[in-house]
Amino acid sequence: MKKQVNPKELDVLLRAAEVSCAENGARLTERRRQVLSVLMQSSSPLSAYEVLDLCNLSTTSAMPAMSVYRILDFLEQQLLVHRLSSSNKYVSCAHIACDHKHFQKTHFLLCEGCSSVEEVDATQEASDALEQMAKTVGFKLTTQQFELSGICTTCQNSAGRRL
Amino acid sequence: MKKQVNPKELDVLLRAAEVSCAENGARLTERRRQVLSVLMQSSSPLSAYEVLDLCNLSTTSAMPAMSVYRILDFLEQQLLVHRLSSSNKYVSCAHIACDHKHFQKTHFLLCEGCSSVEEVDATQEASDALEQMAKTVGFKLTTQQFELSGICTTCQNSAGRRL
DNA sequence: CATAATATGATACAATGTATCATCTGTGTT
DNA sequence: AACACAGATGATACATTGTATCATATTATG
Repeated sequence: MKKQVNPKELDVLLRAAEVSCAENGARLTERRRQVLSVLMQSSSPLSAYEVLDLCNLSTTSAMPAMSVYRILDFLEQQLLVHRLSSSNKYVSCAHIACDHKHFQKTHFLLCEGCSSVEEVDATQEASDALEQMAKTVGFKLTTQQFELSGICTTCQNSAGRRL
Repeated sequence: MKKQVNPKELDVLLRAAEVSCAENGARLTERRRQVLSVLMQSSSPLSAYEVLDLCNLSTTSAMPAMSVYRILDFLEQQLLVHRLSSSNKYVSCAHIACDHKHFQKTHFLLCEGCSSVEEVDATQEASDALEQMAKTVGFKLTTQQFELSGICTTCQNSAGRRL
């Protein structure tokens, strides 16, 4: 499960993101940092308006909705956040502070119990099996991202009970 | 690729849908038939408002948006249409006229070229591989429906050219 | 400093989805 | 047939989500 970050970890992540942007000739501005920070501190995916509301809790100058959409697009391009198309929500990338480069296809496992997300690389077996299946009807797969629902370990162990 | 239906085939499908509803103690009313008919005649998924607009082309009495949403929910419950969460659009089920019962997990292959959809059963290999992958992080999969993007045969053969 | 490129603010609006209550329609019952 | 009931639809208003556009501010660069 995507774990909660403490202030120190958050700082490390944000610095890494800043460096990553710089490498692409882009800037991690204050607003962008604010949006990214909100996503990094959330254990579950957030909609654009959820991000907006959270941003506006911690600031004096209200951010317009337009900015959130623009910034989410930017962060997605920078591979700092991922958009989950099945729910139309956003999560921060799990590999910002490491040197991970998304060579493999990515699977997002979405917990139906607690809404947490787990970002994992596709196994070779899964990639092959899906590709093979598509091939039987003549499709050539292009998806690099898959979204699957399930129940995470924590929620399995607390079966029935509400967290 | 989901093929175009002619009026005769459409009629067969609609009758099968009617029977299917009756078996569940539900009715395929005129409005519901209208919505289902629109989806059956489309080779690509349609949004609720696209369905609405198409319905209102072929009728005198305009249908309210609310009805479309209600009817789409109904048809989905009856397993006559499927909702694609990645695009938030709807397709009619490929197995209305046959006795197929969705025992397997379903994969929807979405063509990025022509927007057509192919509905296929999951292979055992794909199901196993995905399940296994989820297991490595403690997830128990519940998804019964997967949505993958790719390029269909037709579009591969007309590579570059626009259809 | 001047200027161009980038980023953000602000306003208005478009598109999508829902809540609620009124009305209609079919079904069975007396 | 008259009635009552449940299911289905109509209609209105509204909430939410997303975009277009232009103005302003900020930053990099010569």
